[in-house]
Amino acid sequence: MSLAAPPAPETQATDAASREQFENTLVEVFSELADLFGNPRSHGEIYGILFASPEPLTMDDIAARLGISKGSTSQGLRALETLGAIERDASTRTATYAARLELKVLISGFVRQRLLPRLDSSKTQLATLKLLLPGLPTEHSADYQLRLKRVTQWHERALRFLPLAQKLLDTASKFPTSID
Amino acid sequence: MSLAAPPAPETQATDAASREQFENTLVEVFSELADLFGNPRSHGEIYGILFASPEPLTMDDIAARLGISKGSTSQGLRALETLGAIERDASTRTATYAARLELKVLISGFVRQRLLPRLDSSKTQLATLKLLLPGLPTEHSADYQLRLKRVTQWHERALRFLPLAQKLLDTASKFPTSID
DNA sequence: AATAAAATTCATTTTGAATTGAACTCTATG
DNA sequence: CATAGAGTTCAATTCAAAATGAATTTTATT
Repeated sequence: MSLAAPPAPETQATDAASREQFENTLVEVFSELADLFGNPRSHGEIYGILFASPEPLTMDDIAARLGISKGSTSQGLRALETLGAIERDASTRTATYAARLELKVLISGFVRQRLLPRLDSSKTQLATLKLLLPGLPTEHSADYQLRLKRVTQWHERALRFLPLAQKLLDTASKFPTSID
Repeated sequence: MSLAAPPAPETQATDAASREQFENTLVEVFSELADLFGNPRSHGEIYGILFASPEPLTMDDIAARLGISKGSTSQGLRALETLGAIERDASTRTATYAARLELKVLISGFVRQRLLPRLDSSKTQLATLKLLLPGLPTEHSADYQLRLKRVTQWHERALRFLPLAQKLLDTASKFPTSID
């Protein structure tokens, strides 16, 4: 509508729009990934915006860009840092954060922080079940044994599977590319 | 307090208490497992009570035992059936349900119903990202390329990993036991 | 076909997890 | 050591997902 020339060169406008869509899409992708494994979407969003950004970002950058509160951002960043998914650079007055791009760290973080503790508490629960076996109704005794055996097998298989899975999902190092 | 003899023999009381604790523990185990992967706890509970039960149960049995509504039970049973985790026997007037004890079915259900659809939609999103690359700020163009490449690698690796994981977690058939 | 029990549906309610934001603590620098 | 900005905390709030339960549909039996 205005007759005045646009304040910025054409290419800059295109760049900004593209960058925003690039960011939006990655925010969405990681938000959904977080949700898929029962993590808060905001954590995925924070990781996504960092993954999309060539430059490290400050906490305020992230909060502003995602439209979430400082409190949430602080908590999300800490969770992601504990997980090993991001890196904090505290050398400057205001800390900056960058995503670690390796799939490996997300997986091993999830395994260490969520899977292993659960598998540990299951171990105790399964021990309880074993003690109960003799007291269970005798007419189904063989069946109860079978059920306990099956759930115990699951448990063992999961424990054996984890290290292998982590290795399988981290084959990048074995097939380096020109960019790596 | 009462002088009257207990209405049931000692062994029966023990049996009932043990059975209840056996059920409670399995309900808890599967409730936590469901929660771990972002499923409603009640679905885990329903699977748990069925897993613990030598006899198939009716919808009302399950609702009463877990203290949840008929509506929730109906929906939970349908979700579990769709997942392939339980089997409905509709040959009688009142349908009964039994847990499938094989880990395999839970995993392949999860993969089919949750993972694959997400991976599919990511595919589209990644295609979008690729189109955006040329429009992104040129000073970081190499870095954007790297980031897109990394997330694409994750995607590919996840797709390649899934069939293998399902096989690895289903080694039961290869090591049959006397009970199998 | 009538009826009664079983099962499902879905608008409403509940619940619990995530988020907010104001108060607080920490830390670096003059 | 004072202070100003950065970062954290946590009680209160919000919100989305799950659960409820009454109304409805489906199914089996006479």
